[in-house]
Amino acid sequence: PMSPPSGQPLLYAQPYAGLNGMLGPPAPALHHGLRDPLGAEEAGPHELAASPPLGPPEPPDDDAPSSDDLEQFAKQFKQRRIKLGFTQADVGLALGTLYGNVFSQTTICRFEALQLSFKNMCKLKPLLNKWLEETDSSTGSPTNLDKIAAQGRKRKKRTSIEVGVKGALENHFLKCPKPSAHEITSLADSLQLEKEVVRVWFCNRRQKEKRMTPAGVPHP
Amino acid sequence: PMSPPSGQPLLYAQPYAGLNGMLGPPAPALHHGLRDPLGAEEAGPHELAASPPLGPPEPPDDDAPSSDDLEQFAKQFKQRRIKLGFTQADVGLALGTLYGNVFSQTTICRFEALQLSFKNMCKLKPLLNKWLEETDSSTGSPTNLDKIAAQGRKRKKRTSIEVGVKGALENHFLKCPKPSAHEITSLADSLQLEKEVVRVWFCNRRQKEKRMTPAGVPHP
DNA sequence: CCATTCATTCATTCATTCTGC
DNA sequence: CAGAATGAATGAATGAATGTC
Repeated sequence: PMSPPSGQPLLYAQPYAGLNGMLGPPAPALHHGLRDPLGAEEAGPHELAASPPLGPPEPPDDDAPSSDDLEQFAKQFKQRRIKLGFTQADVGLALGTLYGNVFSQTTICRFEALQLSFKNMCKLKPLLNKWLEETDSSTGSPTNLDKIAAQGRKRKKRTSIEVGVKGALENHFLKCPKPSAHEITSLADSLQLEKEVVRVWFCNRRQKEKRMTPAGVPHP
Repeated sequence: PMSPPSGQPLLYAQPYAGLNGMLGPPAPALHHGLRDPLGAEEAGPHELAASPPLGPPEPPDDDAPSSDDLEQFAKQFKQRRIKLGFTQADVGLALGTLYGNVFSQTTICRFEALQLSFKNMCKLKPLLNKWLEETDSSTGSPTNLDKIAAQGRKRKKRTSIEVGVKGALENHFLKCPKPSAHEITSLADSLQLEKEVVRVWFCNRRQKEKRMTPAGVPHP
């Protein structure tokens, strides 16, 4: 049922295949796909804390999956995906043609590893579930994607942080996960890094802490 | 070339945002003539809070757009913006060079999400519409903008309110959205917050209630 | 190919600047 | 100050580029 692939084919550049080539005028960057639909029913109160384990007897709503539900689903999803012979990247693309929301390999990977916020997991689950059903019911429909290259905006050169420096940052984080601008500046200074890089590092580090599978903690 | 007419004396501080160099002009060299069908209008009529005073069945959406008009426009605007390869921030800036009114990423975001007052939406719509037309008709010729120097006024350090405290505030709001100065004081006292912070919080909370897409209400 | 890290864009929250009681 | 229009700062969602088997 439901087949609205008519949506605009969100396109992305995929540097993978042929390396050279790729000439042509720089096209618009086109970043985020439109995340709009937002099925959102959000009946529940507020997001439950970022504590996956120790979930007290939460009302086992259907709409709002529990951490366990999610974990289970993720695991199952991965198994079936592999069995069906799809890569994470495939799935991400397929979601695009199916529902108009493309996702990167990264995101699918994170989903399977529970490395997303609880809320984020809940949002993605239905989509992936749908794909799963649709895919293994219909006998191998070759989703064809017109991949159009698009890439334009300049992106800051990815800076690589030394292990030692990384350790230092990590240390600071443990003491103070939310340094002030001033602290950042001085830290950046002492570590020989751009202030911006340090700022972003802390942002990312904080996010990491909020995922369903937090910091260094292995799978429970 | 184009200098900001800058109607308002308004010169406040724009403390170096840190964005790396001017973002490259998106060079919309893309072809695209056909409007993407995607007709399928899924779901339906949202019940927006306020309906504009409306009489005629189908008003020419120029002077007095209806809530539906706005909603539709916002949606379409977002799609086309993305297709053209612009970010919300780009658009905000472009409005400045084009018509002398710069807007922040925040505002564009709010517009697309209908998170502005009805009146405010009506005001911005024509501007955005104009930008849209101008932009995808004129091939290329990316707007070049002049960096406006900023000067720094002291801005209060953004205080971060704990989730628990936030909940408390929210509770009070439900009981009494418009507390007296005295109530504010005592509340602030009991929550260990500056009185000013509490006052502002209530102001913002009230505004939130007045947007086209009100409070915590999800969208069907 | 899958996993992680640095980086960007979008969304929301606390603040500010008027206007005019 | 209340209200409205707006924004800087911050949080959340996502990805390109890398690292690793």
